[in-house]
Order: sequence, then C-alpha cells, then structure tokens
Amino acid sequence: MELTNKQITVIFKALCDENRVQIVRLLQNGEKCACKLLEAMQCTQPTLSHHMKILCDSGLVNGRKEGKWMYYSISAEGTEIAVNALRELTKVEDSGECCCK
Amino acid sequence: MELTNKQITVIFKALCDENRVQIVRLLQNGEKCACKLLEAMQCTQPTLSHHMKILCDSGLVNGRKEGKWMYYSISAEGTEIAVNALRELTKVEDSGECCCK
DNA sequence: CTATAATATAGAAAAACATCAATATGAGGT
DNA sequence: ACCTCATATTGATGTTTTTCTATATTATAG
Repeated sequence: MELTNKQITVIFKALCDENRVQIVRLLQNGEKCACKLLEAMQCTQPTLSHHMKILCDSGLVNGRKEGKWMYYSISAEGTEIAVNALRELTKVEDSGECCCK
Repeated sequence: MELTNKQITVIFKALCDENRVQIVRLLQNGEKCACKLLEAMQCTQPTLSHHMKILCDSGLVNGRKEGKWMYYSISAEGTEIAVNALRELTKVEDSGECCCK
C-alpha cells in the first residue's frame, strides 16, 4: 500500500512536463483518441506517443485499444493513488519527539 | 486560484527526484536543520543545497534562517495547494458532451 | 494480399538536470 | 579584524529527458 520513493517519482515525473499536464487537462472531459490529442497538441505523433507511454506507465492514464485507434482516459484508480501518495508524503506526523508528549 | 500548467510542473518537478522525496520524508516528523538533512542524505552539501532550493521554490517546503543555520519544514499551505492542484487536474468533469445529459 | 491509416519504436541531436569540487557569502566567536 | 562554521553559488561533467526523422508494427478496407 505504501509506495516506495521510486514509485512516487514515476507518478510525479509524469506530471512534471507541461505538455503532459496539458494532455491530462484534455482528458478531463472524457476519453479521447490519440488522434484527437495530437490535433490539440503542438508536437509530432511520435512525441505524443512517448508522452502517452509515460502517462500510462505512471498509472494516471488508461489506454484502450480499439481497432487501430488508441483511446486514453484519466484513471480514477491511478489518480486516487497519486493523490493519496502526495497527501501521505506531505503529511506532518507527530514524531513523539517533543517533550510535551 | 487556478494554477497554470507551468506552475503545476514546478510543484511536481520538485517531487520527481528520489532524493527530494526522501528529504520530504525526513521533514515529516518536524522541522530540521540543513546539517541534519545532510547527515541523512548520501550527497554533498552543494547538492543538498540545490535540492532544498528546488523544494522551497515549489512552495512545498519552507526555509527559515536562524543565525548561520537553515531550518526546513514542510509547508502546510504549499502542500495543500499541491494536493488540491493534483485533485483538480485529475478530476474528470462532466462535459455535457454525452447524449444522456 | 496489397494499400492505407493509426500508432509505436529506434536512433540521434539538443536541452535540461544532478552532481561534484572549488569558491563565495554571511554569521558568530575570539 | 580575523578565524571558523554553515550554507549558497559557480562552473564543469555525466546522465536523463525531450524532441525530431525515419522506420516498423498492427489493423482495416478494397
């Protein structure tokens, strides 16, 4: 349940590129085909494919193949894991270190 | 209130390095001096200083100077902004695009 | 089975990043 | 004023990431 530092970086690496953040935004109003995403982005097809791989590997985005098309959508599971990981990571715990405890 | 894609990447760039994730973990049980962090990390002092700058610039961590020491702590404000930004970014909105609506 | 269309992969070039050694800054203490 | 200690900055180097062009894969249509 607890993610390793390595796993956490995989998630956040996915979101540390402006293009990928924009892609996630494009997916906010529902599943989209790669070709639709490509239209909206200012990059070549291989570059988009590369970004989609990183997003899918992070678990934040799901890919679904249908015929020759790839459909992408935000993963409810993956994003919940990400939000929880961030909350856990940045949570200040009481260490019991203080004299008052 | 709504962060730009650029601002979001600054936050997540801070967390896409394993060392920085480890630093945040070290700060979870309270404010720590740079020298304490340095002891715990496997890096040189300039490298730590570099990571701390990135963490502070992201808003996730606060720095406080006291004499010749620097004390770092997790920023409640900054981390709340980060969690909210991630939640907003990954939220699937109803676009009204579907025929059923 | 061949042609075409959508996507993925390989490989190379450029940009960004992490890291270190050396040095600078700045704050106390003597 | 000088020395020392904690931290920051600089400049160089190796690594990772982004991006492209060219090519491969896969699926469908004719």
